[in-house]
Amino acid sequence: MTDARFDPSQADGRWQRAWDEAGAFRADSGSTKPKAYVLEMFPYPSGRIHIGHVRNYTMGDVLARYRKMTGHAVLHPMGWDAFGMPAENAAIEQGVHPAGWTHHNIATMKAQLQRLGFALDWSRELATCDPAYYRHEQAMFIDLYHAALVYRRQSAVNWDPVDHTVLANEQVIDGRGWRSGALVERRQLNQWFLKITQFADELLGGLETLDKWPDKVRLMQENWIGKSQGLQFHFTGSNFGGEIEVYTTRPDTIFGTSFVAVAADHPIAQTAAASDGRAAEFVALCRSEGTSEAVIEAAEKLGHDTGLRVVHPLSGAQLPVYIANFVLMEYGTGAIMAVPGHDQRDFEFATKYALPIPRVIAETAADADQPFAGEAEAGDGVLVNSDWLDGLGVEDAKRAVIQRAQAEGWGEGKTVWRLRDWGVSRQRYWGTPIPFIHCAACGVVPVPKDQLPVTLPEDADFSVPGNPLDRHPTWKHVACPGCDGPAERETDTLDTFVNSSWYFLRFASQPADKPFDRAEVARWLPVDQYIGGVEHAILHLLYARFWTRALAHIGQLDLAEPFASLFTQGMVTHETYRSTGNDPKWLAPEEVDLRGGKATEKATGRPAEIGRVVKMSKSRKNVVDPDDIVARHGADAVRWFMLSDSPPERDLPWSDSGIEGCARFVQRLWRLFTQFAPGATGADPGLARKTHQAIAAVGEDIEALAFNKAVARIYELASAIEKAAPSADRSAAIRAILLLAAPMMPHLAEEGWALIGEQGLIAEAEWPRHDPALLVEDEVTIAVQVRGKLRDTLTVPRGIDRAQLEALALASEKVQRSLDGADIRKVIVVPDRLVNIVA
RNA sequence: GCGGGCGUGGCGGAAUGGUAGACGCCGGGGACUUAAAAUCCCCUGAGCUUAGCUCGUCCGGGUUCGAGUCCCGGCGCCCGCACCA
Repeated sequence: MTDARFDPSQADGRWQRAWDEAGAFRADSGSTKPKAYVLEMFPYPSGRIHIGHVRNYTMGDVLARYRKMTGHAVLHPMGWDAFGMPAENAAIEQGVHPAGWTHHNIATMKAQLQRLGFALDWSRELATCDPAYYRHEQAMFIDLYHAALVYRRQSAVNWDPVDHTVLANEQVIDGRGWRSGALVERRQLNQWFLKITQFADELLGGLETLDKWPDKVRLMQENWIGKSQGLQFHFTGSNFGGEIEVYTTRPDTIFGTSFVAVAADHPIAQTAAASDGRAAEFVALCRSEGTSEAVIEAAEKLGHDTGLRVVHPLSGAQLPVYIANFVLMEYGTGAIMAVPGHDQRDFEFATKYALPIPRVIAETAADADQPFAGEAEAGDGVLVNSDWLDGLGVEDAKRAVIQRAQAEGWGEGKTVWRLRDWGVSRQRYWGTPIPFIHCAACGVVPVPKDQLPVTLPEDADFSVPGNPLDRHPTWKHVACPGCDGPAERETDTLDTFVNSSWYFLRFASQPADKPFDRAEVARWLPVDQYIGGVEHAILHLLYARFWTRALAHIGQLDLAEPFASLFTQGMVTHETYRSTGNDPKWLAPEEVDLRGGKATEKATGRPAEIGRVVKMSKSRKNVVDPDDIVARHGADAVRWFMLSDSPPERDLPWSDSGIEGCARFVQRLWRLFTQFAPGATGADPGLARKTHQAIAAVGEDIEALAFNKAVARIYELASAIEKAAPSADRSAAIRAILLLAAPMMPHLAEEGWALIGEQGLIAEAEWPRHDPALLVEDEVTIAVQVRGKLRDTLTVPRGIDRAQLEALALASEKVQRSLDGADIRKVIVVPDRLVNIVA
């Protein structure tokens, strides 16, 4: 007799060692098999693996293992997005060095991943904070500089005037610095930029080739890039010398302009502020909103009348010039023609400051004097109150205005992108040093390639806020590579998104002298399946696409798109619990007793409130640690839970009862395996049919990443096998279910594979084949409806003809009762599906 | 504010425009057991005058023989917004 129970506490580690010793998941570059590059977004080493990581990596793992079983050479690597703010915060708060903190976390998290039995090629592991990694990033950055894809300019940052430090948007809470509490200011700094806008058209066009990306992500990227056709033109000052250049996507509404508005950072606003105290106050107010677009655009519309007046280029009207807090300096020209009747923001602003709201678009010409119903009308219509444009449609009017502006020389049609160049400067320590040197004589000079990497000094001081590189006593003082005179290193480091913009290339090969081997990139790239959270739908994915195209542009790569197929998975959520009483506090799951459908606080015995199911976060204490649950239930139960129930693109609520159910199923399968009878004889055609249907369906479901459906299929097959009497088909079914479950529950499957006497690892076994002839049922159930409502069902042979089906349906007693003698007007027959009798 | 998504039993969800609720969890009943655990079997959308009927996929309209699915208009929740990763 064999063991009655499967014991993951000894089996998991044993099989993990067996895979390791066999090198089962080493990617083989020399293989002639078709390649499959499966990649999950690499984690930031924040401390411990989060259950959300487990979900992400389990999905990728199932696909990687499935691809291996279906005869692919698989590349499934893992690494660490190891630069970032949390390490620096730990240094400030706990007095540890960011490097030590990060490496400690990596060791912890790697061990956690290994306990989950992921089929990863650890020989290709990388960490972006390793100079062996970032030296190549520095070299590529210099190459992009030489290709004029890198430049410096002034750009706004959040400035904390008390701590004298730059803050991330995340560190600005209600307009104040998170540590100092001081009101944040928007301040201009000279910063490094990557010229992503040069590729705007390509990045937009490339989306059309990404047919295996979710439509929603392509749409989000398209909107982010934001190509628009419009008119750029200038207003001439009437009480001041000069012009104000504006851009509009709605030149058709030009006669509806009732004022001109400029951003607080616009030169006009600066000039006004210099001579007018009230204007200066207003500009300061705008700047206190920080740099976050979400905050700026959601704020109440406010403005300040500069007293400046401009002339409308067509009507000749005098228009006031306002400084407005909702105009963005970064988009267009930083100044707008405001048409309150047909733009909601302008409408709110005009209402507040009692400015005219002319109508220039109406449903018909007769509606020219129709009042507005409390909001702007952005829809289609015909031009009214617009002089020579009256009667034209919107698109015709746009063309007409652009044509006239060009003819008269006061403006021109222009394509404008919402996409802005990528600011990569960070005034922080824990990042890739930007490899440039500032020399008073030679200007900005790249560090010679043979002096790379520019490494971070280890003796950094984190005891005061600000950039430790900038105030380091010696690090930044170097000789100029050009003139050998005294010079200073750039002290900004690169945005961590730069690190993650090429790691997928480095996984394909890791030469010491260059970022990647071109032949290996050609062998493995593009990534066949990329999996990660939707939160990366825009920035990371767009930056990685850009970096790839930029490298292709300078001739280092022959690849247009890095990720052929993308999947964005949902989060793992959990119920929240709060104590009751005067001072309610969040309670961790283990502090709450959930028996009897009610929550009780263990410590006090008082009832606890069960809150909403939300994303796991430390602040709400609704986190579960993967290690605890792996220790309790084994890796396979946890993996199975991650795949069950919720569709992978949606959120998955964690529950203790759910994981217990998964652990029960692990044992249920194990009991099935113990019933494998190699010598069993006799056929069971019904079970054979179900087995082959399951083989086909599970394969399709895994390929579609519909893991929850694959899981349901395996449950169904397990039930069918349990109910069946011993036979050759039953033993074949047990062998099949072992293989079907292998990508999802690999430890259990290996143990079962050995148990039924198979040789070798199931991880290296072949995926079962299905017999197409067995997929089709020979009997079908027909729904019989009367007036679209189900009245009866019929079981008939497949392929029965329409007339016969109709006769059978009409013969039904239930149908006759429902018809109650009514005249039949029409009968709809869908062969092998349904009959609908319309009376 | 702008952009994107989602909404089906007590819960997670399934369903090429064609039998709504597969599969799992919770709950209820039973078997086995001295007992418990484990396991197995059955029931489980709501209501009603319960052989059956009516209602039911966020709300309101529409298209269709037929709508969870398609169209229009709402409501609610979630994600992103360029220095969180």
